[in-house]
Formats: sequence, C-alpha cells, structure tokens
Amino acid sequence: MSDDDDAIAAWRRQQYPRPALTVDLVVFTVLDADLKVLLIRRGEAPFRHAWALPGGFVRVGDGGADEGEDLDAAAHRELVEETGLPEGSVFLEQLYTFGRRGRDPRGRVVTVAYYALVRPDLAPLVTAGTDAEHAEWRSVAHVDRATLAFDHAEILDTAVERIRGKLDYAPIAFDLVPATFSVSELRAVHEAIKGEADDPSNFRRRFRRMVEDGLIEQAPGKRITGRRPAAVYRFVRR
Amino acid sequence: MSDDDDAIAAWRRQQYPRPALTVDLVVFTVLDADLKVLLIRRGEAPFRHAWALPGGFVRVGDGGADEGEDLDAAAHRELVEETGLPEGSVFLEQLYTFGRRGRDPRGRVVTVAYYALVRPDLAPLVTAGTDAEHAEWRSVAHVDRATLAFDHAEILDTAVERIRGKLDYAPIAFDLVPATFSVSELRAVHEAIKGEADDPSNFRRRFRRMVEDGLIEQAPGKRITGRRPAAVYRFVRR
DNA sequence: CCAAAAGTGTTAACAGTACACCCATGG
DNA sequence: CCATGGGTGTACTGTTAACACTTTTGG
Repeated sequence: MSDDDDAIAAWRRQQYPRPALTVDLVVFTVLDADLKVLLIRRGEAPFRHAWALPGGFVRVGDGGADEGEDLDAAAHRELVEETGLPEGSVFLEQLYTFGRRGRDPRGRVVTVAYYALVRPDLAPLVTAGTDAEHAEWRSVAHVDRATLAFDHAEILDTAVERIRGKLDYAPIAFDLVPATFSVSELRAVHEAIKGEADDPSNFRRRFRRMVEDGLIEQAPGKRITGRRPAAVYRFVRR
Repeated sequence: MSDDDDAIAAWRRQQYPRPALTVDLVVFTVLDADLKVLLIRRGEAPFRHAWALPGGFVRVGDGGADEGEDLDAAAHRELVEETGLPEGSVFLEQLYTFGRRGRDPRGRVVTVAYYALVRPDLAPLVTAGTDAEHAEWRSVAHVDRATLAFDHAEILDTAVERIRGKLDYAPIAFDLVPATFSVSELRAVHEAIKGEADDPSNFRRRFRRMVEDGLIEQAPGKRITGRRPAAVYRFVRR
C-alpha cells in the first residue's frame, strides 16, 4: 500500500494545528439521600484554588511506536488516579465533548467529558485516599456554579441532565446503591437524582414489577435500620 | 494575573503530544419512506475510492490571535461545504466522540461525530451540487458496513441508534418532512427510522393529541396524491 | 365497481397517580 | 403506646395495542 504510505507521509508533513485533548470526569454518588459530585481543589494556575472536575490529558502517543491510549482508557485511568477506586467497580460512560474556544485560558483545549457512578459504600474510600485534602464530595444542589473552574459548571449541568433522563429507561440507579439494597434505598436514589419525592407505594409497585421481570432478586437477610427491618434485594446483571 | 501567565507560558513550552481533531457528519434524510444517509466517495488515500461519512479537520487556530472555530461551528461549516445547503435549514447535533487509537492509519485522529437531519425537499439539492459525482444518498439498511472507511460503520450505527431512541421523546421527525406534511407522511418517517410498521389508526391518535397540545397545527390546502386527498399540517416551532 | 389510502370508533390490557390503611419495631 | 418507616390494597385515570369499520378518491 505505498499509495497509503505516501498519503500518510504527506499528511504528516502538513501538520495542521492541533488542539490539546483532555478528559474530564463528573463522578457522582448518593450519600444521605443527596446527589453528590466529586470536586478537586486546583493547586495550580489557571483557576488556582478554585473547585474543578477531576480530569487530565489524554496520552496520545508520539505518532510512532507509542500509540497512546484510547479515550475510554484515558477516562478509566483518570478515574483510578483521582479516586483510587479499583477498576471495574464504577460505571463510566462518555457524556459530551466540549470544545468552545476560550474555554481554557492556556489555549485551545478540547475535553471529552465522562460521567461516573460510584456506589455509596465505596464513596468514603475516595476522600480517604492520597489526595484526601483536595478531593471532596459536594452536594450537586449546593455547588456554586459561578466559582467552578473552566466551563465545568456547564459540564456538570449536562451530566445531571443526562442521568435524570437516563434514570427512566436505563438501570443506572443500581450503580448508586450497595450490592444489596432495600426498596427505600433505591427509592432514595431516584429521589436524589430527580430532586423530588416519589410515592413510596407506587415506587414499590414498579420495584415489584422489576422483581417479576427478573431484573432484581431478593437477597438473604434484612436491612436493620432502627425501625422495622426491610427486605434486601440485589440487581441481576445480564 | 501574572500567576496565570506564567502557568500558561510553562504549559505551552511543555507541549504534550496532541491528536488531530476532525468532525464527521452522519447526514440523514427520508426518501421514498426509506432512511438514507449521505456518503462521500473518497478521492484520496487512505481508503481511496471507499465510501465514507463527510467530515474534515477542525480549525483550531495557532494559539495566538487566530482562535480557530468552535466544534459546533466546524460541524456547521462542514455541513455547508459538503451539502451546499443553507445554514439553519438543517438540524444538527453532537453525537459522540470516537478516539480509538488505530482508527485512522495516518496517526492519532480523534473525531467528534455529529448527526444532521435534512428535509426531503432539500435532499435533491445536495447531490445536485458541485460535489455531485461523489456524494450520494444511500439506504441505511443496505449500506455495506464492511467497506466503509475508518470506523464510520460504528459511527453510522451509533447515529441510527440515537435517532431511534430520540424519536419517542423529541420532535426530530419534523426535521425529516417538508414544512407542511400529511399524517401519513409523518408516519412514514417514523416507520423509516424504526424500521417497522406503525398502526395507522393509533399513529393518527398520537398525531391528533399533538394537534390538541398545539405542537402541530393544520395548514391550508390538501395533499393530492392520486388517492383520497389528505389534510396537511405544519409543526409549530417554539 | 374496485383497490387503496384517508379517516373514525371501540375494546381490553396495562401503567401511573393519589390515597387509605395495616404491620413491625425501637424508644 | 406511639411515632416511623415497611408493606398491602384499591379506585381512578390515561395510554397503548389490536382491530373493525366507513369515506373518498382515481382508474
């Protein structure tokens, strides 16, 4: 294929200007029936000392032997670096790509945003990690959009919109509860994401339907809360 | 902000390797009750003579006075360049970003894919344009995925999946019919996208509800088809 | 008159909403 | 014994799927 090789060589000589490429992560969890997002306090300019989403540059390779990493791999790597959570324990999906010029004062930086869902039993491990002093779970409702670095307010709002929409037709709530959960724990997740109360009785019917459909199965034991113990269930992965 | 300026200068000297950045377009229309996608026959290596999605490089700027263009602007520009259709006559939305290493033999190229919806009365103008000989509307059902350039088969399938999903909750079908349309014309669009028949009577009921909700209003005149003439309607933009 | 599409109507099944009510437990 | 959340039931409403039927046109 010397035809191709020629074209490739010519193309490399041409050297169009290229943007820097990053991935940013919107990492959610639900704690105390409240939707939280993981924010990092920046240690360096620009936006030094401001709160920002975790993220970093995509390893792109040198165009030769080093081929770099896939976008998804970059997102996974950043997730592990910033949270310390084991690979595979967290739901991760591409959200949207933000490339407005001027969104980064350092120059043209395009970012591929991902969102992640962390189970609440893993959430405390994140802020207990090596980056303890500058990573924090913050209530999505109370985050001050105006002080977030870059265009991260827009990214955050896009991610919230996405999980609100997906909640109705995709089983994402199961990534925000422990491996076993009670009916009201799952309902609390729905309420935290939607931001409004959900009739316990009606939610229970939808829950029962999922059991009948084999999406959920009952697990042994009971959840002891100080009130009446609740049955616990687990999500059936397929 | 000399703190920022220092950081910016230091960052520019660092010069991480950067990927090339393109936008690719999945341009849909519906002709003869069949979902079509616009394909281009490539004139240059790699994948010379293969069919591909239209697209091109994002103008990124030189990091100085030239700031380049936004991603959406790049997609709009490519759309105009490749279809010749007037700005604003076509629905355009970001789809997904594909950045698998090895997806382009020339090196690391990340592409932000967009999808577009072209009204059928405008569709013939596209293939009649200056690029007439190498742009073609092809039936989505019959496109040979295996011979498409790059990872464009994957991009196409992602776009089809997207519009199938959105059809149920977003008014995208109105971007695939002329300014005025009959009930069965709109139904034909739904059927073309879903790929299955839709009960005419039940579709009519949903249609009537949209009229009652003010989403659609009746337009003067009738659609003469050779059979019984049908009432025509128009979408009410809000 | 016949084929075909426009257009109307009916039914049963199902899913969502609102609400009343009983049950089990810790304090 | 009582406050609280777990858990059950029910009446009402709206939506969907399936299908029978009438109307209007061109050939």
